[in-house]
Amino acid sequence: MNMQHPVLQIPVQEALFLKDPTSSTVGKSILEHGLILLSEIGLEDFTFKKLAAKISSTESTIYRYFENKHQFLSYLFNFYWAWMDVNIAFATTNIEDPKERLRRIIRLISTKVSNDERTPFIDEALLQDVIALESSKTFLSKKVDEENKAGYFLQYKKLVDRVAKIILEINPTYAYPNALTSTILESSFHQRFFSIHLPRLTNEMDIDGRLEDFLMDLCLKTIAKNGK
Amino acid sequence: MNMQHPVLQIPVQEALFLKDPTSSTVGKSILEHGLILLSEIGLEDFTFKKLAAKISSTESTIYRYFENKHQFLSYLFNFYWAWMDVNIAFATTNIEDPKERLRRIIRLISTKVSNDERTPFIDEALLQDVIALESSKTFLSKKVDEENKAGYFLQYKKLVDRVAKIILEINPTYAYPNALTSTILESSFHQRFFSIHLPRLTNEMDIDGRLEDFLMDLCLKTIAKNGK
DNA sequence: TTTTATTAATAGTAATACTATTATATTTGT
DNA sequence: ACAAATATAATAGTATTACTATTAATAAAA
Repeated sequence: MNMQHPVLQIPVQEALFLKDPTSSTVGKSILEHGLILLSEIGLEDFTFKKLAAKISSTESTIYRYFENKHQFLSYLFNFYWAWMDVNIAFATTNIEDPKERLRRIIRLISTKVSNDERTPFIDEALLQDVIALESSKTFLSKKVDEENKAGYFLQYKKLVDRVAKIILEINPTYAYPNALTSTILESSFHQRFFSIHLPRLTNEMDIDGRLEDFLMDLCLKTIAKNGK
Repeated sequence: MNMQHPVLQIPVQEALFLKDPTSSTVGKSILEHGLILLSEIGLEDFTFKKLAAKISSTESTIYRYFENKHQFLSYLFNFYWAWMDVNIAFATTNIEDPKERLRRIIRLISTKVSNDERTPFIDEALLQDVIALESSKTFLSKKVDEENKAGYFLQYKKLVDRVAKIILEINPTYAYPNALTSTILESSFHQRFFSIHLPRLTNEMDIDGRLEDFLMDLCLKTIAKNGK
């Protein structure tokens, strides 16, 4: 094994698995190839049976790690935001100006990521694509309250709080920092998706820097102090 | 039958059904009780078998009207936006000021609707709840290109274009009118949902007028001419 | 080394998402 | 008015999905 890169451990809530997939070889294989399969065929067509075939294992083995595919998706959802949180923390430490911190965060969420070599078995480039397409499905369900209570969305809520606080640093009187943050995060995924598949719903976000510009402009103007 | 109200015919693309559900009694029953069932149990648990039992009919009868539940949802999605389009047209005709037209549109999309008596078998209050929860699922799928080609999203795209044009009237130099519009439309659903189920992701949008204020403020500041 | 615990494979089941076939109305031409 | 054609619905299926219970194999602890 190549040990040039330090390993980055991303902690994921216990509520999001039955058995920790990072604790065994099959578990890691489920994560790695589950992500690949998900990116290939999408959540609707994704089944544990197909994944089992891909990793030469059985359905019941996968069921020992995850209750169902929804929990598997939620695991990846949390992994993504936990990983993003690490990146954001790194990109914003020692930066005094809150506007600059916000700018860096928006850059991070609006730029295509590439695989982080420090996380084995998870390809972040694939993960970003999967989350962009599927993340809304994690919370848009009748089970949202139950899952929220179990901690399914902790990581996402944490991040929204973090960004909202920066917004309040820039303008302590702005009334909707959390709403603005979640709007921007959701929009970053959807606009990119629209740009590829439903271009009439957006304005060319495929070109480098345009999505960042759209979101940054939206955000800064909205929280500017010089009122309506 | 009570004939006090004129009937409002909402046209829905032929691509969105196999047989026009408004053309028969069972068809109308499928629409009416399908919407109710969907609002009760959500798309994941919704099956044609359960709906058939509810309307004392059979699965295969429903399959004669809709290919699958996804197409049924898309039918409702289109119905909702077509209905909203009628309301928007009505609310904005003869209004000179584009800012006032935009304000009225944002009011419409951010206010809880009540049942429109002019549309039989569709309860708009229920429909709005269902669309808020499920609408993202209509386009966030691997089949989006195929469905887009078939015309699944025409009504939504039409509406986004309409609002984008108003934004350009207010500020012809704003670069992202379509992106801003779709961001606001998506956000109006999600913020309301967050307010009820994931309050940390928003800021109290349940109170009357707050969602409207958030979106209106966001929109007007973003497109204001007096630059960044 | 035997017992205990952990883990995976086999073999199921109930429900889901459909489809093909048959039966029953309804419409239409003569 | 009546047979022929057509439209519509009900019955009865099948393949797949989403699981679960049981058994077998392996590893760890006493």
